[in-house]
Amino acid sequence: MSRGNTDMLVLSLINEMDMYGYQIIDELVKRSNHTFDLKTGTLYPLLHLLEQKKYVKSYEAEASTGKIRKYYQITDAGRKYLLLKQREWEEYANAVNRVIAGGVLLAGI
Amino acid sequence: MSRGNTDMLVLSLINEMDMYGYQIIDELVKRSNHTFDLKTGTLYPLLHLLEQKKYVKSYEAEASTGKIRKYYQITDAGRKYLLLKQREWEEYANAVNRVIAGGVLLAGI
DNA sequence: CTTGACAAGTAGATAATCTACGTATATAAT
DNA sequence: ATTATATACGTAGATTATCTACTTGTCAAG
Repeated sequence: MSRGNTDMLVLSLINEMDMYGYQIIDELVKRSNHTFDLKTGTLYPLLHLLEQKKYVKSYEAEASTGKIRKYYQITDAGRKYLLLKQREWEEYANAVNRVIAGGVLLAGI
Repeated sequence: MSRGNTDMLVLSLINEMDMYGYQIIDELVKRSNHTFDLKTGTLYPLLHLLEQKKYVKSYEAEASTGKIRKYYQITDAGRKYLLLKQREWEEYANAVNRVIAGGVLLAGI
């Protein structure tokens, strides 16, 4: 359904804590109750793009399992962009609700 | 930003009353306070698609200006589809909010 | 020693929307 | 009278986001 918010969702997560790719996908599935089931073919290119834009940076580190994972961390520019996108999302969601509630509102006069 | 909801927005409007193309664009701009500024290159192909799918039907009629306009009317199938999309939208919006509010919720414990 | 979960990645396809056109009429401005 | 602007309907091609499908590799369980 709706598109163009994936970067905001991903940035929201790594704004809370550094995460690696698969962790991001899992966390999105959990929090959204399977509404977001991001594919690796969507996530990895997106992460690379966000890194190019300097919204995130990555580093390799040992996970609790002892394996090397590629972690992503948000930058100051990323936080700024995230705030912007969250404000845009609010505006968009409100606009949608105004449109679909239009008839109800009119009927409610 | 978000995509894939245009059909729901358009159907929401013509569910309230029959409308012609330009009227739909205007009404969306008004209600959304310019968040939705649909282009004709988006709307007309979409209307034709909705008509193909039998969610709307069209007829020509004289507008109050005396000019012939092509009006679109929702069908029963269209209303059914609209309800489905509105439920999906609610689910999606809630999922987004759960993801972006995650940190706040955790911090609020 | 093979199967399945985890992990990172790329290539190509699909779909939604936009930009940029084209056409036509009516009205307002100069 | 001519020009610009708004209305109205439409199409073609480009762009972008996401998905499907694939590859490679590690580790654990059976």
